[in-house]
Amino acid sequence: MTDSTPGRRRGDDLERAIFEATLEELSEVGYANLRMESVAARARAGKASLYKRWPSRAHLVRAAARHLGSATQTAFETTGDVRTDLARVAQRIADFESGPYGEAIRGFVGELRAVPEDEDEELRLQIERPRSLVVAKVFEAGVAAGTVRPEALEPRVVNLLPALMTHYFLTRGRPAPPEVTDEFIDLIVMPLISLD
Amino acid sequence: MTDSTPGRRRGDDLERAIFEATLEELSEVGYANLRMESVAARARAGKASLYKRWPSRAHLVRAAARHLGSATQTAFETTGDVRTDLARVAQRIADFESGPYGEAIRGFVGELRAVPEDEDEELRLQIERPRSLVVAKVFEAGVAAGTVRPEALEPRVVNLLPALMTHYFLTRGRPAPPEVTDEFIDLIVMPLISLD
DNA sequence: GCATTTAGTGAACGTGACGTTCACTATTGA
DNA sequence: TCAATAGTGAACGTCACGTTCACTAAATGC
Repeated sequence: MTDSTPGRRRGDDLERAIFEATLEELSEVGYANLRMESVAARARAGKASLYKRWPSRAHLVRAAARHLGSATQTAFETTGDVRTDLARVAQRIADFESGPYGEAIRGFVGELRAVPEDEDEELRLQIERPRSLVVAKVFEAGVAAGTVRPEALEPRVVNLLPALMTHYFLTRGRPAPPEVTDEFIDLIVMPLISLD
Repeated sequence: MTDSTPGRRRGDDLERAIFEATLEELSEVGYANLRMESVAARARAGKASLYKRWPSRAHLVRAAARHLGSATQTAFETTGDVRTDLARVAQRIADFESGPYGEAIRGFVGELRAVPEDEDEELRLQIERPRSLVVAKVFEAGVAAGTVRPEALEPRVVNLLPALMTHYFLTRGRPAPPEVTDEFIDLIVMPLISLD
């Protein structure tokens, strides 16, 4: 019955509360200024409960990002027009990046070292895979309709638009605005994948 | 007379020593673990001398990166073959990224917020411009030789290979290896820019 | 329904880096 | 030669880290 003032949460309940607090803090202060103490306070939890679960801020944020990722799987239906679909995909990526997920990615990138941990790779894939699947779906529809070259299904090509969006976000501090997105699509992706 | 044990350096001499210490620290421990105290100690300088010049680690690292950037302007001569030249450009970018410059970029990205400071934009341009110039040179030669479409000179297209290299570096923790670079070139850039 | 085990709380602690300050000293150049 | 300038090094208060511990609430077993 989802009590609004639970006496003392444990296990998954508590974990969820900590994740939510983490994501809110990420949105508000960003990764660089995220404090374990603030997260604990916000979740009305003890710091010890955080450190019992995750050894560091980086681990906590990765876990929170994974939590958010798995909780946010929305379906994507193609319209039949590749150009239109790509713009929608790009918009979806931009929306993600402007929330806590974007800050989580930024933090994750900032702490990556030459030898990434397995957990890093796992989170990277978790971010990349859904995006690739959606773009692949769009390209496949285009190939079937005879407007897209089959070579567009190469993973590097499928990842091209997401990579450009992410690169812009990381190096500019905010998601690519629509004008920029349009250039990615019209000057790069469409010319590359279109038949003729 | 460049004494090897200078009694007490001041001004630009000291500043250079601090930059070098900063870049060495960046290479060794990365941005996330860079300590102002370590930089000061390495440069045999007082912490106060650092804080007198730059208000924070982020500013110091940006300044050090700018220093390195302006000190590293090597000429690039085209070979006449676009594919070959692009591979050389990519290799050059990878080399840069595996040194202190790469760590500086990573730190810079990690601390970017929604409203970047002017200094951020300045450094971004400093990194981007030389790369773009080199790629543009290659493309211009190709256009002149009739092997490259004139549309390749669009800034977004010129920046494509550098962006893909940087994106890989940021999200994987190390510069793109040659196999990956080859895919960027052969699956994306060359098909996009080639005249038939 | 009571006792036991498990898990979370909250305060306290030592540590390390932050960014600042200050008395002192070396360098500069008037 | 001396005053002005600039750097040093130690000390300081502060903050967040990550850990510990006595205490208490919830879950589990009998």
